[in-house]
Amino acid sequence: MATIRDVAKLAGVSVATVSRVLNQNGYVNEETEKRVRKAIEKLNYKPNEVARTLFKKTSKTIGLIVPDISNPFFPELVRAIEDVMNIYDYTVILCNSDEKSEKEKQYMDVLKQKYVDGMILTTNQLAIEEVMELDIPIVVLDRPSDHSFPSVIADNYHGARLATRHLYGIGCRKIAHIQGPAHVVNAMQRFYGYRDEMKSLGLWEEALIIQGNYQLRQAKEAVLQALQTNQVDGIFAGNDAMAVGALKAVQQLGLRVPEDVAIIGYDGIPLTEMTTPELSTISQPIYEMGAIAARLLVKKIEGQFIEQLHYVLPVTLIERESTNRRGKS
Amino acid sequence: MATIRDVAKLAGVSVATVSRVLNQNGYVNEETEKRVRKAIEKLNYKPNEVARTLFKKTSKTIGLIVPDISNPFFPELVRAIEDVMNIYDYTVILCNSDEKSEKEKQYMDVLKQKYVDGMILTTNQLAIEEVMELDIPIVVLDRPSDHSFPSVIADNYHGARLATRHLYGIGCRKIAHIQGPAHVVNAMQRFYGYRDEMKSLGLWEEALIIQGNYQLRQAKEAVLQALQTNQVDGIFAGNDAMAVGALKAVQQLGLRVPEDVAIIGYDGIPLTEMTTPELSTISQPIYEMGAIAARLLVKKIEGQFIEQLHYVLPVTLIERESTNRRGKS
DNA sequence: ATATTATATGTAACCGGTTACATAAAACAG
DNA sequence: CTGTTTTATGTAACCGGTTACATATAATAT
Repeated sequence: MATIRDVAKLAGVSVATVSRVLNQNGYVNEETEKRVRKAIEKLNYKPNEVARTLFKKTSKTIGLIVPDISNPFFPELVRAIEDVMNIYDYTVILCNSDEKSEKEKQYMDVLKQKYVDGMILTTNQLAIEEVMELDIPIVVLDRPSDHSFPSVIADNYHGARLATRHLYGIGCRKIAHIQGPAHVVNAMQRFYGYRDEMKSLGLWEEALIIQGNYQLRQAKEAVLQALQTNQVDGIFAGNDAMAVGALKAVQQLGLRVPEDVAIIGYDGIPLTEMTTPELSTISQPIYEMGAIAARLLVKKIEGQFIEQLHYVLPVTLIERESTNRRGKS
Repeated sequence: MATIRDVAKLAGVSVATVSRVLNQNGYVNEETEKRVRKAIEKLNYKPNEVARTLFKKTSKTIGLIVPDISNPFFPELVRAIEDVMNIYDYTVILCNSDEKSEKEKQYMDVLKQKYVDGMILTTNQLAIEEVMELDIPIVVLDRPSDHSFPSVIADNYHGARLATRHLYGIGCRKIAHIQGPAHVVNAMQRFYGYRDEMKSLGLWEEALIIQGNYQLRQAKEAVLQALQTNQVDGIFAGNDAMAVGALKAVQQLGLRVPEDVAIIGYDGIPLTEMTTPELSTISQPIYEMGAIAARLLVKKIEGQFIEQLHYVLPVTLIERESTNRRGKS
């Protein structure tokens, strides 16, 4: 690999001049620049980013910590982030934390040591003090903003009310909710939205809460169980995977969806279109969330002014067959 | 951020001694080491990885180029790679190429400039000469090994024969194949497997080939089209997404799956369990493929001997409802 | 004609580590 | 008791860029 000194020698100039040509700053004579460029070409010279990073303390790299990329909510989010960062010439280091704070801490330390210019965190275990003392630009994604970091999240509470109200609107009166893990803030928000809507409809009943863990299989079992003892005509699942689980359970019991039991999920991941019947869901603007978070981070890194620190994006109800009781639409 | 010189000063030794403590090499007196460690602790010193990289020319980082992380085949693969690399203390830079060679080339150049220790490539547009001249450890994943790089792939040809034979085994005689894009080598291998099996069964007919592009929607349309003109009692889809498309098409036409038309997919991604009926599929050992590729890369990077250069992993038939004609199993 | 400013280029320190080499004391051998 | 080896530590060059500063010539102003 050629270095800047090789280029300088071949062009008959000093390294400073080559550097000036590369960075297009300072004074360089036109003729000289041509010679330098020719030398660069000839040697197929590419500046060493590491040396640059060491001196400039900026690596054009960011860290992205997600719980688990194989959870179908995240690929699109990650894709959005990578797309935007790529436009601004940043590369993305991907880390899976499994929601474990030690793993997260470890990753954050390593990322800091590698001089990443910033991080996007998608996590529940956020230890704010630890993150603060990293003293690195941070954006928090898909998590609430009870802190001073810029954040992007969808409106979980409102989405849950929307879903519940929709089931009510199609005639459901015994609406169960499959709740996500209690340690996941978003899952709790969705639960609160469901609870408040149910209360305001006068339909609230503790017994209608089904405990889920965001996984299909467990949700299916829990729903099978719940349907033994409870009369239910609508199910609002805390995420799409659990909605599929509910669907399978209901079908297994020989009940019809949506006639006997209507089902709505949450997230709007692609698989909701793949089931039969297709699942209604509350769709989060996943790509947009990622893209906004990435742009926020770039602004933070480059020291630009940030007009809006916290984004709460609207969600939309997607009506599909699993809640369509008026026949084919 | 504290530097090694701060530590040296506080401990009253030279930077060389601190470095020796950090890297556990050379001679260091026990007492001295204690003092140094205390100073490190006190200053919360973390060595600067970038400086280290510059000198040692190894960054403990690898590049991973995939076509598109939001394609459901890749998240699990990426997860496996990240898991294994994490064990060996490497971080992973994720790049989406969209199968475009310019984008790939760009990424590879940037990665090289950032001194990544190696790359895992998952791509069809592989320009071998360009990759060769990077002169960096490479592992090729999910792509055939018509080259000198270590590679990991599943047995597409055999899997396709297996799928076809399975449909035959449950009584299908008019077996259609939804083919993936012609420029995707794996899709062609699957097609060849289908063709050869059909020929050896004496069932081969050009007309049974349906052109797909790996997407659900297009496959659905193509199948709707095909079923107008052709008698078909079995469909082997080139991937799982297209199998879902086929399922939707068949159901829309009022035909029963598997009784009228049996369907089998390819890949074994999670969504095959989420449809109704659940889809039979040829399952690739996705996680294992990623893990093996990662371990191969580590060996290559660390200059260890590689016993086996090319891995062709076996696939397995997963029988589910979409090809089960003997009733509930 | 001289002072001032713009243009052009080079030298060397610096970023924060690693390590070859030099030096010296301690331990051991003959 | 001297020579060799082992242990312990420091100095400074090096990795490959960037940039502050010095220097010099050309252009412009006074």
